[in-house]
Amino acid sequence: MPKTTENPYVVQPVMKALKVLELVARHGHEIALTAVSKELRIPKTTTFRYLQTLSAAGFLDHNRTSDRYTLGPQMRSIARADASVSKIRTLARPAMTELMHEFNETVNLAVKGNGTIVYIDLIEANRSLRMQARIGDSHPMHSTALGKAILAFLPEAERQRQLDLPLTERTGRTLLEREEIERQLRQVARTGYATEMGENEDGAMCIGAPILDENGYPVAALSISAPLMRMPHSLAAKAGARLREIAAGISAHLGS
Amino acid sequence: MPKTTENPYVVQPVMKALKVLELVARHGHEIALTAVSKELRIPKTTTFRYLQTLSAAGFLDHNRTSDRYTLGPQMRSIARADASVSKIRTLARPAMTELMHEFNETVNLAVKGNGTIVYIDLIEANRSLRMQARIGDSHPMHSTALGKAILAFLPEAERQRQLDLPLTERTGRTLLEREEIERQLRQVARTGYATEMGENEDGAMCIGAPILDENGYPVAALSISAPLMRMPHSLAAKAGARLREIAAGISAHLGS
DNA sequence: AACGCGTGTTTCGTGTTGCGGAATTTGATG
DNA sequence: CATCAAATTCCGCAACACGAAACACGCGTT
Repeated sequence: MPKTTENPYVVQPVMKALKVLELVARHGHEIALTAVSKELRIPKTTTFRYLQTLSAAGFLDHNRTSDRYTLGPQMRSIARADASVSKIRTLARPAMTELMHEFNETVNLAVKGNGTIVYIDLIEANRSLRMQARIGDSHPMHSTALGKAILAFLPEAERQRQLDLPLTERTGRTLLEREEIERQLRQVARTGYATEMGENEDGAMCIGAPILDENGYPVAALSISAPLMRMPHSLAAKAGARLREIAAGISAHLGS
Repeated sequence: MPKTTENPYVVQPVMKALKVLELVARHGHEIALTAVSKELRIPKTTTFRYLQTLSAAGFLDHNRTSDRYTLGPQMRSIARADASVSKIRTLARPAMTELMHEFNETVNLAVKGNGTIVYIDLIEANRSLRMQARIGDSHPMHSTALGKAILAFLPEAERQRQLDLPLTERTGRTLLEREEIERQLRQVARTGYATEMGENEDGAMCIGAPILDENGYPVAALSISAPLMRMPHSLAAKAGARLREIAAGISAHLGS
């Protein structure tokens, strides 16, 4: 068998299944088992199993009436999510650098995950004591300025669903009462930015504003975070206004 | 093991590798081996192998300096191709039906593959004797009106590369001489549509016009095909003009 | 209806090869 | 240089993926 040039760690079933996935995807139209099998020179039985597996995982779609396979929803959903994230990231980058220089504090970018926010970019101020978050981290929505900014602009039904979930207590200051949270969210909706004071991490605060897609849906949020002692109220208000402005600019560019 | 409810045909290595792919893709940012392993409760060694395999296949990208994994080019390329194809298909559908009724002949839609054209949609006239093509079929560029329409609008360098490849002879009439082909392509570029007479299949002819993306690149082509005897010159000229017009309309919509 | 062809599906015995614990290397960090 | 966590490599075992062949099914054909 021609296994000469290869990385010894590739597991063949996976590799071959990926070839099947690629073939089906690139075919641009429904394709049948036998065609795949012939094209890739993989025995029918094996091809059958791969197609079943890929379909079960949602990467392919099995049309039962024509017994043919197409690209599945999983693939499209991943691609869409990725495109959206990378678009937001590239769009936000320059503004984030600018913000960081303006306030000399760490600037964070996060997208809405499922019940959480996920950091997708962050620019640290060199004078930061230690970083609060790392790219890729998930934090709860209700305990972060990023999350509160998103929550405040979510459609009513979805916001209620979020708040129905158990709320984890990150610090002694984390808001846990429904009443209080909703009161704050109404204020966030009015002012256009959210504030969080030691609710997510002791000694740290954060100010965030939402980034909205073309339909006004909050897909992401931008924030500035700093040690509590370094951010007096007056400065916080100024930062909030600036964040709101810049986030709005990014939102506007998202529809292009 | 919870293998109760499941399809007996799913092959686990593939399934688990797909879970890894999904996790990495949805993470929205570089992620390390250990994190994936912990999250999915798959032993490090195994996870490592999957990540290697997925990277080797181009579905993931392995950043060697940070030893982290991201979504790879393969994934993006497939998604892009799929989005483009389905956009063209939905955009073209209504016009194709209209054309079919207008001329009462089969209407074809194909995208540019690698050295070939691939049929992605087709609407048959009920009086058609037999169909020439099936969705998903690949045909050579130089022997079809669809291919010639695309070739004529390709950037010079890419067209030359195409024509340097060996040209297969589909019928006795298939054009094989470089000179003659290039002469025809110049004419296609002038008139805006291509004609083919029994060069791809005996007794059948075809008229095609290119669909251009926002950069003027020919990503697809639209055609009408008919038995040679049923399409006199005068009608062919009329069909060509109509195709050019309709294809131009679709091209215009592609940039939206 | 009976046939044959080309599909997709199922079965089953074999031995390949994927698995994962543990050992080793690498590379950041102080 | 020491330390630690993370990524690689090693290796023996048996799980389980493989694929030939048998089966089932839906067609078009005579």
